[in-house]
Amino acid sequence: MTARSSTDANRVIPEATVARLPVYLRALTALADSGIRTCSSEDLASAAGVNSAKLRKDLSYLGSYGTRGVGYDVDYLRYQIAREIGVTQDWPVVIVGIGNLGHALANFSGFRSRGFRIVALLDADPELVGQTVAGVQVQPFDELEETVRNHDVAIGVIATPAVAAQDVADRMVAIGITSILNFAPAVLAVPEGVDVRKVDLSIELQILAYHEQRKANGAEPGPAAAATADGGAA
Amino acid sequence: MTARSSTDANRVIPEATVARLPVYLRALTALADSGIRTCSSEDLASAAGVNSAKLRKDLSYLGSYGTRGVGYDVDYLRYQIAREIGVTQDWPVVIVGIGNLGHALANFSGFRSRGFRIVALLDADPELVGQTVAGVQVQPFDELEETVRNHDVAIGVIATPAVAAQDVADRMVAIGITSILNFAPAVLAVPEGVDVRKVDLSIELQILAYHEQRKANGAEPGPAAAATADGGAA
DNA sequence: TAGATTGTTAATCGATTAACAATC
DNA sequence: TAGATTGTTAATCGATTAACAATC
Repeated sequence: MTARSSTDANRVIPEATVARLPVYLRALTALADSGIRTCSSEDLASAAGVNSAKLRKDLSYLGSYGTRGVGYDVDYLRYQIAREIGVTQDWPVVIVGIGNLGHALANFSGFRSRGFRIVALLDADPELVGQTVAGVQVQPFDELEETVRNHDVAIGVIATPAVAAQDVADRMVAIGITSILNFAPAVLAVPEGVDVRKVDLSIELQILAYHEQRKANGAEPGPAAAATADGGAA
Repeated sequence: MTARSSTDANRVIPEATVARLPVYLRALTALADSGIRTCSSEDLASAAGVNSAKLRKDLSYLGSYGTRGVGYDVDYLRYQIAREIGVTQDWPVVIVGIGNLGHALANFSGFRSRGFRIVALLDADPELVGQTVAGVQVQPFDELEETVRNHDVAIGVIATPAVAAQDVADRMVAIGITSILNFAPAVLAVPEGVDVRKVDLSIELQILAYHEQRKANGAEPGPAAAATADGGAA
């Protein structure tokens, strides 16, 4: 790799900003659906639950898509953000582990409209294989490699019990998947270059319990002021 | 309350640390389950997927529970962290919205062992009311207030469609719930003092898509440029 | 004691925010 | 033009990390 000026393609967007872009995208979609054509940073920020300075700062990493004195064109900004995130077309996704949670994920209706397409459901349990879930037949886990190759899958979702999660991740990584969304309550070890995001019910509840306990203890006088890490609600 | 020295009860623990305590707790439980009685910060950090400096810094906010030259007693540290989080006894929880996701949450087995107890499942759909899910009868949503009062519920889980989420949150807040875990893809407005945490499938996937797209574009040299669906929007 | 490992310090890095010049 | 609102600056705040003195 040689010298790279910060051309459009190589702008570095801070991770905290990346995590908020999907929120802005959703807020813009909601605005568009209610017939709004133009919005100010204040409007959009309040729909997204952040303050407007942060929103403008975030958008400034993408480029200059607003008009001073006027605001943003909702559809135009929505397209720019979708393009930046990479959801102007669908990403093929596989889900491994079709228990209660896998079922719920497979039935999640927002996949398609938000840039994703479930191409396969897999499970190691022969009882589940062959059943149809959300219109898709559950395949044996052993067909993972073939399926990933056939559909050019880059994103895998793990919804297995904790004990199976690392094995599933290893198989995913071996076949070339480089992004994993992990719902199993386990820490995954993956090589450099593989992104793992984790969704964990117990952890979220325990974080709430911590703050709840502090409120109960009267540690925080008055309003327990502690909007959550994630941004909470302004 | 007037002057407060930073006594044990009032130590301020950074939000980033609070979010990791449950991870440490789980790692310690795993170590204990495999018969390990003592561990170093290095051991625990690697089990939790963080570096040891961060772990020690985090633990230092709780107190001084290790022994220099030796490490940490697994059971003792586990108890101290559980106490700090507030999960040495169970918190009563209600789940509103018993669709696919609510079902999966109700059946989640880790609740009890991790400090939580589902006391009620509620749904506005008369078709669902009366059905038994995970051994609990689904109640009409209108019984929310009565149920929360009877069981002293402080934590509510929202698993409804997005359109209903704000109404549910308002009702929860009105009856005194001050911690909400929101699975609906909607930004909730709540008063100061109410903590909201958000779990959002599409957002997590979109964050992965962003990084995946950058890999596909060759923005990140090194591994992982291989198997991705050619992002197209290059 | 000598070796090991914690708890803490201080430097660095990244994220947030208010304020305002640029400009429609 | 006058009013409005963006995009950017700079100050502040919080989180991470390496290094090491304290101490078992």
